[in-house]
Amino acid sequence: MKKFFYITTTIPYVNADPHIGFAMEIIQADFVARTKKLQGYEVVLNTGTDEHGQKVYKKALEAGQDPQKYADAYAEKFRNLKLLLHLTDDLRFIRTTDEHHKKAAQEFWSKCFEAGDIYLKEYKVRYCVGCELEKTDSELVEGRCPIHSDRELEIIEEKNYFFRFSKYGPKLLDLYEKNPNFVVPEFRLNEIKFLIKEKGLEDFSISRLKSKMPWGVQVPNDPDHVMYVWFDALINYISTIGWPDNSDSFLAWWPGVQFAGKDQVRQQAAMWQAMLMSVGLPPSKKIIIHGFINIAGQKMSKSVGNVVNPLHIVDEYGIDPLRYYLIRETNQFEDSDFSMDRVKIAYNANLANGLGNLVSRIMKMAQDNLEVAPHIPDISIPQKFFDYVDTYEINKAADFVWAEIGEMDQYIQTNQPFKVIKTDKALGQKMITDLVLRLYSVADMLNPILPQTSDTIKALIKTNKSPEAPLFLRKD
RNA sequence: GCCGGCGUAGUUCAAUGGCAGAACGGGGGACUCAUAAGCCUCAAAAAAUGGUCCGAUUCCAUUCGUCGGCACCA
Repeated sequence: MKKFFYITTTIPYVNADPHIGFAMEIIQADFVARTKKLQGYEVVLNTGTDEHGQKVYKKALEAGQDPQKYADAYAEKFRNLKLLLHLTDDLRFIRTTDEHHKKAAQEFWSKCFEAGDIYLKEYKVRYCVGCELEKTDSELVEGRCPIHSDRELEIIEEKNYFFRFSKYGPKLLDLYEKNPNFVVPEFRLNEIKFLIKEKGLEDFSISRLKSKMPWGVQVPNDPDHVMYVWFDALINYISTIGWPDNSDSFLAWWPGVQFAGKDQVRQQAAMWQAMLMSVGLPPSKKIIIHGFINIAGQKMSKSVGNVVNPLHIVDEYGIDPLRYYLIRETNQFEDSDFSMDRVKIAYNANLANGLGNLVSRIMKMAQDNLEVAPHIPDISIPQKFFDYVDTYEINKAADFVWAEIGEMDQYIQTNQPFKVIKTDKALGQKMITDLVLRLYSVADMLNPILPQTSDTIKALIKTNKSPEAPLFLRKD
């Protein structure tokens, strides 16, 4: 009997290069996916690109490019992350401009429409002539555009399609009530509960006039409108696994676990769930909300110019050290401060001095004192490790592995197999063999964290060789 | 402004109504299988004020600080 596990990231918008925050999201999801694989699940890890909407359209025009071409270039950058971050082979990559996605979005729309949840409504937008942009409430200061506060905003009336979100408040609360861990961590669920209970839900606009902004998925049966970008974007979570055409695939994988940033709580935990209810599909399995990465206490932003490209860390340290840092050294649920100095300190302490050195000291003893590589029995990873992953405590799962590394260092110091071997060869060999096998089990657990290193260690053990060069050279 | 969280060693975190734990970083030591690594050891902390209690870091209140949420940003 096959077991299926589906996990997805949010799909990034294609108006900037991949930054370290997204690298964290995809690598943590990759960690979970790989761990599930070790437990014998069939796995799909989904990611991709969100490509429609005003910003892409505008940027493409500015660059004098066709929007599709503009999006193509960015999509390639995100697709390349599979190799650059060493993501699992079970990765799927969806683009919201893929034909099957667009068809799925239209089918989804039609079903919502049939359910009576989509209707046309007069909609007032405020337009700043100075910016030549529509302005939302949150962008205004005292009812005026902060950049052009001397000018009055124009009010433009237009018809938009709306989704009957207001109808789903009670059903959403019921979903949360029945699944207290639906959103992890708990305080994020509380935020959304509070919002529904105290403020209520308003229907939201899900279309744009094509005459103003044509870069979107065509609304079925209305040539004048395209879908508002995130309505179509959310549907990627199910179009990627075959909905609606391939129902065998869809039924096998859905519902799945979703990773998302803290700015995504409402969209993922409420809007998307209401959309699924409208179409009669089961809700997501779980929504895991991570914090952001700050730079020296400051938010990462283009305008500040402090955006960190994860590939710089890869260039300086390698893929595995980046993965290590993002899996173990960031706070999963709160914001984490990032600096190259922190990377260096963590790298030296735990990869060079910790893991790398341990591999050298054990494998040197093995190479010099064991005639052949020990027979590797079926290794079982301690259940505790998987338990942490099941509760999405990724930091703790990694801590568990490093506790093991610390214990082995201590064991060597206390029992001194390197001395015992000189006086009692049989006993010394037994001790070293035990260490090698224990190291193999560590390598097994390292597979989801440091896939390349895990393979390297296993190869050393199987050939009974100490590493020719340090696995992780100390950085000074 | 409203709602909620948090404020513990230099840093990142933990536990607890009864002498506050870890990791990293810093000082010192003995060793040598190892990447000047590892091991042992030392120094190092409860924002402030008041209250409840035999006793509070832990509970309550206030102040200060800080972070998050308060919808069309994708």
